[in-house]
Amino acid sequence: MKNYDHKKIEKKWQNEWEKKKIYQAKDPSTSSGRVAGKKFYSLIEFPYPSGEGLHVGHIRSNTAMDIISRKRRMEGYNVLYPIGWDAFGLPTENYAIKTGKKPAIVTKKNTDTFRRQLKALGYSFDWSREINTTDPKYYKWTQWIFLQLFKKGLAYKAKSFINWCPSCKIGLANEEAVGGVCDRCGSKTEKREKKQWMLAITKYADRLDKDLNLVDYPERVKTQQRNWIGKKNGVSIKFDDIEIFTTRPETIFGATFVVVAGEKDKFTGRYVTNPATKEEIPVWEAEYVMAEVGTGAIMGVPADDARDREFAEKYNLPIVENYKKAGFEDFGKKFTHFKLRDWVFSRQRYWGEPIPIISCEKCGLIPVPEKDLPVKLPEVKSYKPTDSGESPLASISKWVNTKCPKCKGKAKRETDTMPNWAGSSWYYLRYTDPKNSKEFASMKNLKYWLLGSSAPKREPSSQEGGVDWYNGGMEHTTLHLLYSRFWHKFLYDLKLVPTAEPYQKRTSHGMILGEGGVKMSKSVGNVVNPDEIVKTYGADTLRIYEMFMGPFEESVAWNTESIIGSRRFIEKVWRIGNKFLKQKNSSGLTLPGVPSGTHTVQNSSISKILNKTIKKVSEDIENMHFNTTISAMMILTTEMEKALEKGQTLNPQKGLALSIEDYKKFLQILAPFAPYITEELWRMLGEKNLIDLSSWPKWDENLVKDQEITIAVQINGKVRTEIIIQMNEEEEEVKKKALSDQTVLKYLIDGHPKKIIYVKNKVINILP
RNA sequence: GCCCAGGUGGCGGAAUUGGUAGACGCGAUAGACUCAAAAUCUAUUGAUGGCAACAUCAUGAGAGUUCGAUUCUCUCCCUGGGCACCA
Repeated sequence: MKNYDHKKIEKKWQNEWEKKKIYQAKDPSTSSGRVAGKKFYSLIEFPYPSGEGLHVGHIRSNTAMDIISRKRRMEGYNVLYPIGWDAFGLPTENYAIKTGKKPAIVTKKNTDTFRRQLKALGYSFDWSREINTTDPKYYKWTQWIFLQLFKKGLAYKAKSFINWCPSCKIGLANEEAVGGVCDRCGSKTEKREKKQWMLAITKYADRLDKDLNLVDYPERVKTQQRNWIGKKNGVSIKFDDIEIFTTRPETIFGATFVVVAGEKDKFTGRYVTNPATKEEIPVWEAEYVMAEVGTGAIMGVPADDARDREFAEKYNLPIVENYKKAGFEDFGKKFTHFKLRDWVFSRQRYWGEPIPIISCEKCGLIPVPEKDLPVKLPEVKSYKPTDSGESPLASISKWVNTKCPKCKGKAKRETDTMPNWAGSSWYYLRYTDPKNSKEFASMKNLKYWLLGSSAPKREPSSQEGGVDWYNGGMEHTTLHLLYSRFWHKFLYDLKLVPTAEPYQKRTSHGMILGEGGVKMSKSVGNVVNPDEIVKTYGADTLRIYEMFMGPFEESVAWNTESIIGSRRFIEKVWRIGNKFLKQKNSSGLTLPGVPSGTHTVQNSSISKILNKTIKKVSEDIENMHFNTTISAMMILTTEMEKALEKGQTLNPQKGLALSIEDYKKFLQILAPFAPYITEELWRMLGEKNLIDLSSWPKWDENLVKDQEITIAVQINGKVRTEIIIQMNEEEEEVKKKALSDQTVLKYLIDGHPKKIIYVKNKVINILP
């Protein structure tokens, strides 16, 4: 038996798919604004094209969504499964600093590698819509959206303390400097005062919190976003000129002191009046009260709050028990505190979108006119940022010095660039209309892809919709996912997008760890190169392996030794297909020549297992239970091969154990997982069209149900034997069967059990 | 400290409206084929005892509810992730 030659076959079908363009999504036509059939927009987080090439973690997410996309196509959907590059960012720039190579050239090289690797894996991306955030035609619109934010006052420059990383020489967003540590390099960050561009995401805090009710996200994602936004309902109360914030205003009669934010614990020497008790109480400063939370001041209720009590005991402040309870708003007014801060949006770096603002001494900050967009990144000699905290762009005086668009006087360009989160905040919109030069995407296409197949009828005010299914990493929950929701809502308010939320359904894959369960990293040297796996085992094997290795949403350790199991499965599928061919040749039968749908075929044991498997695969894919799906298909192949061994294949008179029709149905449900081998076998068995263009098989409910079933017989709750019964057999009959069983008789003392519990079609428990 | 997700063989993991724990895969052991190896196939593979039939124990620990608990309740331990003098 010739082994499966994955190299030859994979190349062949890659070419064929590319030639036939079968994965290109159809936009609504100009005339009707409609495309026949239902649409489906599936999305993965577009990769950052790093110099290391594709990571096995990318493959996990991409393969999962590829399986779903391929299944949807076979179910008759017009599927959009796009790909692009989130190519601005620090690693490329650092590489440029080290080697002097232009970031654009490095990016080109890296995207070429990624593209080759992704194509090798057989993903059904619509490559005609490929986008790149560093392409001026793309970032023109990133800048354009920024200008809209600026015009609405949501982008502003403010002097503020920022998280400064002394190693990267860059200001970081709060989200990137959690715990005072730089997200990128792990260095301790410093607080530096600097004028920064900020985006007023806090203006959307309440809606970002509330609208989580509109979307289908995993609970852990929603919880994490809610915690990050940190909405807290309370009351602000004036103690003379000091306004305090509390979530427990009913305890105000117990307040015996006030604490305002400070560096060290100390009495300020002043007293204020408690509006409830009318008593004079002391004002303290303390570290444990933070300026940025609430109003930066609290009332101390030592009788009710453990931390206040500790403070009171330490400084001998009075503690009253048994005080009167107040109503919620008796002494103050409702005040909602959000933990979320505005988004620090500028970076002192080269490799990012220039911020399209011109600073004029007379006119102030003036937006670059839209007709002058994009503001292109100029060529620069050195990519190194300076210690003074200025972007390398600041050194190009020819570029920096310009005319004020308003007064035509001397003016300077903004030299800070945008963070890498900018381009990714709206990229899913661009995919719907990637070549549009007049707008970031046409409303017609946005409506079609975001609202659904009946969309053209609906008004843009409709709130429902978004990308149908978006899979990505948990690490983006409080970054990209939150940022893009904010941008989307802003565009929604401008009536530029048709939905209130960007993504209808979000799922998250678990991380792939290195062997032994440690994180994969270059320094540990445990990074797996997908190219080598594809070369040795083939793309189908790698896809199957990554889907089989564990539950999709949980992290799992890589194990090269285990890949062979997935390869063996592929080989088995290949062997079975080749046995059909052999029999075809020796028997002279033409394929497909076996009468399908005959009684014998329908009732064979393989048909039963097949129909059960179709059902399981169809349902489990929707829940992303890929591991159990593959397990079921493995069992089916083992059974099919056994049936073939018995030599009953192609003789209809003898009652078919495995018909070629059944085998083809199996190929169809395997196709989304292993597109190459199934395409090849499909063609070999006489099909003229591509397997991807065939219809997803349906299961026969009658064949899924068993007539005879085996149930466990327990004595005192312990399984002692099992009996075969008819499905839904009468309880009395089952009891009779169980009580006449040899093993059961052994346990019965006098033949009269105390009690019998029968759970229909499942178990019978006898208490002797 | 708080919130979320977990803890099952040598390993990755199946199984939950409470109903045969360990599916499927890896690894391991033995055998078939082969000059040999690889590949493939077959059998065995949670632990203990037994030639065997079989029995006992076993899903982080301990208790509870139940005819019956990996699944439900309580207490505790551990791992991963998130938040944190948060008023």
